[in-house]
Amino acid sequence: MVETTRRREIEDAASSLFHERGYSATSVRDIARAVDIQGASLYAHVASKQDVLWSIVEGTAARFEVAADAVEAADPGAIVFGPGVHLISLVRAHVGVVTDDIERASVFVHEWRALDPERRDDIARRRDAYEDRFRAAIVDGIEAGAFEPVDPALTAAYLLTALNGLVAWYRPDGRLSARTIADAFADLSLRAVRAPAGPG
Amino acid sequence: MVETTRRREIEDAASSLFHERGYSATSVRDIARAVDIQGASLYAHVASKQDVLWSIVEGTAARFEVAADAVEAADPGAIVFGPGVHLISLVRAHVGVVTDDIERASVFVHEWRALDPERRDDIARRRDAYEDRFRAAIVDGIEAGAFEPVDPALTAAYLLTALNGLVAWYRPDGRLSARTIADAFADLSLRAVRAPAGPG
DNA sequence: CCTACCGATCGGTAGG
DNA sequence: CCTACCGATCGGTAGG
Repeated sequence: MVETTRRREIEDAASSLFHERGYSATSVRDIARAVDIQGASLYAHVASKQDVLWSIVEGTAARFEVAADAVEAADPGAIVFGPGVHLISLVRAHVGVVTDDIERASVFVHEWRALDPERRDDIARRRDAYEDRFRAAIVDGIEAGAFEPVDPALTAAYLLTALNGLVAWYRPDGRLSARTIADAFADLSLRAVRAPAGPG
Repeated sequence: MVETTRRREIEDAASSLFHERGYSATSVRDIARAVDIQGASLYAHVASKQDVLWSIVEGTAARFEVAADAVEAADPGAIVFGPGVHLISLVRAHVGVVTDDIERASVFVHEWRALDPERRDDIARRRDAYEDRFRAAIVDGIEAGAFEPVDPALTAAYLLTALNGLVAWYRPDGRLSARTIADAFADLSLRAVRAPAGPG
């Protein structure tokens, strides 16, 4: 299906432009130019500029959810190795989704506010549900005595924005590999909440 | 000077709108409407829309710098109480500037990319110099054996974006006071880098 | 601070 | 996927 390829190209170009200048500052003609067609011709492939943004944001939201689902499916780890492992797995999964496609991740993080009200609400709810997985991991850790008695909501927000900050500086060909960053972010995040080892 | 008051009103209104919808999605007419004048009348007070953005971003950059300067002026603390105290002071100063005026802080964090090239470069340099204070505090801590041997650049980026994430959810009348948040962020940030206490 | 107005550009449609 | 075109809105200026 040729349509699918073209559509993909358009979303790639749009992701790149939205990442660089933002949704509002990117015109339909800018996107068209990037895929070498006339501005009006874009509408043979997409319903609207909003439609393109939605595809990018929704697809990325789904990727975050799938990655976190996979962590939860490997849940036994949390029981055998403790809540710290669960939080670390969530952190690694999140970093993986971001480094896997920073442009789309960046658009997801920064441009979801440009969505029209209903879609925006949909994403807001899903972000909250996603953040809730982090809150739950933190609560589990506290109850197990493995974590400091931090405020779960504040701490989840702190950690998630630290992870999301990656979209501002990660480059696939940069000094630090995705793996190195995932390791470092996991260490920083776990230490931020972990209680000192008790006696014995 | 009446001009100064009106100018202030315009910048307040613009900060609020840029914070909510972003610079590109805010029109000159939107700003004018918020201060109850005609769109074109705005130009009796400001040179351009860019000019308003620049005032907000530059003023906020200066507030961050002044706050960090004050921390450095109280430098003896770092010598007497150790590098951990210095990092904590930087974190507290940063959180203070953000909570003091989230709208402007939010515009600083998110909209500096909308600046024209020269001004954008100016802010990029100043952000880097500011981040360098965090990197230096981390390096000092590592050298003193008080911190884990983390990557200073990656860690400074991690911590600063965690702090900046505050602009997305802080509300002056919210559940958590600025003081509570500063305490919690200082604890999380210090634990993220601190080495476990050695024997003795 | 207003009215009147400018050229440029916006997202999108019609009709092929 | 193109040409031709739409009404709306953009940032900004002129002249008072």
